[in-house]
Amino acid sequence: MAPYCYEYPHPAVTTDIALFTLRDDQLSILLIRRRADPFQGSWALPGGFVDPDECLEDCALRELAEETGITGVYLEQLYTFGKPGRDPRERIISVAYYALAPYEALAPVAGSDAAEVAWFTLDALPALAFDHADVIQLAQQRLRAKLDYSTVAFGLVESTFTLGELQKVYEIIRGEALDKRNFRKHILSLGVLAETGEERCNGKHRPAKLYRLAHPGAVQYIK
Amino acid sequence: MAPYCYEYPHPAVTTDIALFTLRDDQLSILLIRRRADPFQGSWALPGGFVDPDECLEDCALRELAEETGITGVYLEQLYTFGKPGRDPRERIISVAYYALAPYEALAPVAGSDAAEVAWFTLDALPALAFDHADVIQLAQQRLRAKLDYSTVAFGLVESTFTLGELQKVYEIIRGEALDKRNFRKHILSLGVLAETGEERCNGKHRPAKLYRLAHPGAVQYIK
DNA sequence: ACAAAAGTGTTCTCGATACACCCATGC
DNA sequence: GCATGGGTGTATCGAGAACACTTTTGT
Repeated sequence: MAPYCYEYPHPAVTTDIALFTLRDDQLSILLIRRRADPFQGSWALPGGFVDPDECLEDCALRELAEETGITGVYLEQLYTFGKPGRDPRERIISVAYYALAPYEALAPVAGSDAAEVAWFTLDALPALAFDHADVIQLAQQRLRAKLDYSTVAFGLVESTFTLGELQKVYEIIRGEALDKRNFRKHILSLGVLAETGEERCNGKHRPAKLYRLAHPGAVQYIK
Repeated sequence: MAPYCYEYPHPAVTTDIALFTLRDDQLSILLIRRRADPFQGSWALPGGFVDPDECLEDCALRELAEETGITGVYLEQLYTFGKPGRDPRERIISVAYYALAPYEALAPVAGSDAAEVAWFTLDALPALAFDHADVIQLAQQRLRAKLDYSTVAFGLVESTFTLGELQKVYEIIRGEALDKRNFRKHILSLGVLAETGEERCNGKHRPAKLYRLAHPGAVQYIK
């Protein structure tokens, strides 16, 4: 019944994922309601135990898929939380990741360990299991900081997007309105965007040019 | 003989520490020569297994002290490495830290698992055990990046220092000479320094004013 | 006296900011 | 025709970069 034995005590290792998206002009995070103890019935970040032959990032992606059905997000390691006592069962060290995806691409469904899955805005979080409130706070700080010197923001828009949509991302994460002309001048001067040649009409107004990343793939450092 | 048993496989968790200092106008890192297998006789970062009731940061400080005799460094979590197979014995997940200290404060002595302790400059590293070369490279990148937007650099000078010494730190990590007047203007404009009122004479030339951090303690974000 | 680092201001350039109007579409 | 977001240029300000000489000490 307990066949995995070691000469020295081993902690358990999990990954937890803070998946952010923009929904209704608000930065939101995906939480699951725990089906099992500890913290049964509490809201928590998706996550779970690392398999023996799986790297940490794969574990994060797998747990996110298993518990919420979501795949194809941008994922980045955030911090490792390992204070003794953060889990009442045993010593658990959690490698936290944060993830980004455009809301339209997501259709979360509760799976396996999750009794329920839901989006929460960051100013209206429920009581959270474990130290997940700390994880979310750190993730939000990191996201805000990286806006200024990387292309993380593009993780929150679809693969083609208008400058208006992109500006919205910056405004919401920074929590302040930006000047449209200055924003466009700045973002275009980075040289990471390319026009697709297409347009998109988002409402009863003039259609907007669509852009894409000139070199899609990894998040780049800018400036 | 193997009394620690679990229902599911548990990886081992270690911390590894990349301790940087400035020595001879070169950025150097402290390595130990491994006394035991695996990689017996190879150079490696100091580090070791997390104790059951110890937080990760305490583990890093303890391992550094046990293996090198060094205490009192600035320490910051870097990244967690967890690819299966990175240790030939068993699955080991390593939480890597980087540390900074002024060279004068350090007198490393080989202890416990270390057959030898030595400083290496970053452009003349020996073959390294495990994936420690990756850890060092990442640590160096992080250090360079944080120079620009934080007060990490102060971790490499003593608690009182001259502007010339501080400039040296920036120059060596950035790998380029800086203009003295611009550097002083910039660093003083940050408002994080205070004059001690004392002077220090480092050679056959005019003595330099000594400064200290106005609010010592945590590394601050600047700019 | 001379070698060596400390200390000190001004000019220029470029990126960041502030700011207002016409355009294309849906209703 | 009117409401809505898309799209555009110019003037100002401030931070960063370039640049050279005097001061103080040890030998």
